Amino acid sequence: MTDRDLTQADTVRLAIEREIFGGQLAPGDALEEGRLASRFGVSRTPVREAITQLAQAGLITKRAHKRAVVAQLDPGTMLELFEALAELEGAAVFLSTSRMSEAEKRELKDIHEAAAKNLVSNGDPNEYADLGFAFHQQLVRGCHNTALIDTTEWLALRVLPYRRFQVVAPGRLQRNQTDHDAIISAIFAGDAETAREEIRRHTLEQGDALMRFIALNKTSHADFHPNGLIKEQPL
Amino acid sequence: MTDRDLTQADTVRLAIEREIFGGQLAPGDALEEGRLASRFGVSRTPVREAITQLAQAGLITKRAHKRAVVAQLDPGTMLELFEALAELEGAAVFLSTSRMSEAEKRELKDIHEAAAKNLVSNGDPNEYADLGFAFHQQLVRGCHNTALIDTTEWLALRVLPYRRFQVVAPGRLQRNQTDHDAIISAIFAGDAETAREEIRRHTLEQGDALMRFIALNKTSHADFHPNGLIKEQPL
DNA sequence: TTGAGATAAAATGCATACACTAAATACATC
DNA sequence: GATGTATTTAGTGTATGCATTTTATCTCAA
Repeated sequence: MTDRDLTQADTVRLAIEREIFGGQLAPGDALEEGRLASRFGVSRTPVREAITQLAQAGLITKRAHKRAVVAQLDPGTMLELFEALAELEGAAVFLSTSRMSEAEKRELKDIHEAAAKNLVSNGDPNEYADLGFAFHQQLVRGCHNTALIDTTEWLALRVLPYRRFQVVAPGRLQRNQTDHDAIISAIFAGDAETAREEIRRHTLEQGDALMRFIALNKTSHADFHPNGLIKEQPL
Repeated sequence: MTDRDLTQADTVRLAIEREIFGGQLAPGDALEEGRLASRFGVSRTPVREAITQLAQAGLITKRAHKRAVVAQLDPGTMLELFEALAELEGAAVFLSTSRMSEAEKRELKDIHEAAAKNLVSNGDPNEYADLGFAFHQQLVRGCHNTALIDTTEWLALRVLPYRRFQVVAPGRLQRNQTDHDAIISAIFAGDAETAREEIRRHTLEQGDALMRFIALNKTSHADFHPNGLIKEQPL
């Protein structure tokens, strides 16, 4: 099989996912089965299957006889998500502290230092954002518990469509870097409890900033969509 | 609408879920679309949709062109699941300690005392199991964070099909009750950190016991299925 | 008997057709 | 002109049919 047994439903699902994460599909946008079907050159059946999967994953919402829409998070829900994410990352990091291999720790440090270099040289903000994402990922995956990793990353995915609306609050990036610094220190010192607390607070603050920004910057949903709004994505 | 807008796919999904949790469908059992369709008196389409949803929820596994089977957890995965669950419950309880209302705390205590009464009077083990489940649920829901609650209960669901294989190890129930005691004490004392540690250890031990039992008692999967094996379900 | 290969049976993935629901539009009434 | 009610239109939910893949059965040689 050349296409690695990817079913058409899978293909469609992946495509929609990409569009959601890429911003072509913004929270609140409607997904109409017929249009998607013709756009992807398949029938409605695999499209429906893809939608079902995405709905189950929480990326879109669907109610009987009503069309699916890209999941839209009100500030309260978003706050809850970030709080839960903070707890999960905290739990993962707690375990990671004692479980990461030396190689993994070194990799983590490398990512962190690359981010620092980017920061002082005023480099590409997108690259910094990617490094931030990699940092969190490396941190979580260090716990070596697939169930916990998957659960955490699954939650992180749900807020991903909103990361593109992140603000460039003054000093935010510097603060971000300082937080990461503290986390790394705790991990290298083997202080699991401190590491947990640091990342917990760190992720909570991120959510707070993002939520506040969104709550402020959208009077109507129209103002919320445009891709032009993208500034950067510090994580 | 008399049926509350339950689509047929929903009905089928709920039915299959019930059968999985009830034990009529054991881990490893195959789900054949055609049979299910005729059993429920619908076409294969809604059955497929139900299967897709259940697969996404992790309750069944599905690969392209191969039939769906009720999710089967090897000991390693099960251990990971319980470890993750322990962390999540820990995180939830950490928050619950400061967030539960007086009414919620009282309700928690009531459940706990009902369980104690059942225990000393050698009551119905199934009732004790239900009370144990309710205890954990009350504990987790006390954190008032929907995202965290849903995530935790979603993980708990994945091991639920295995709870029926729980052993009656000597002293296990008594130990269970003692653990719950410690958790309640910590919560009423407002000691979030201790509460977290107590439930973490408690859930980990549960998983350990269950995993060890399963690893020991199945030489082949055939020995693993039969419903006659059910002893009780202390949680 | 056992195993490999070929053949037949069954089951899945997808497309199409149609019934029914929800919304949008047109229309009538106040 | 606004408001409430038909009528039309668009869209979802489900059944059915067919092509492709998987799985089971059969055959034959070692």
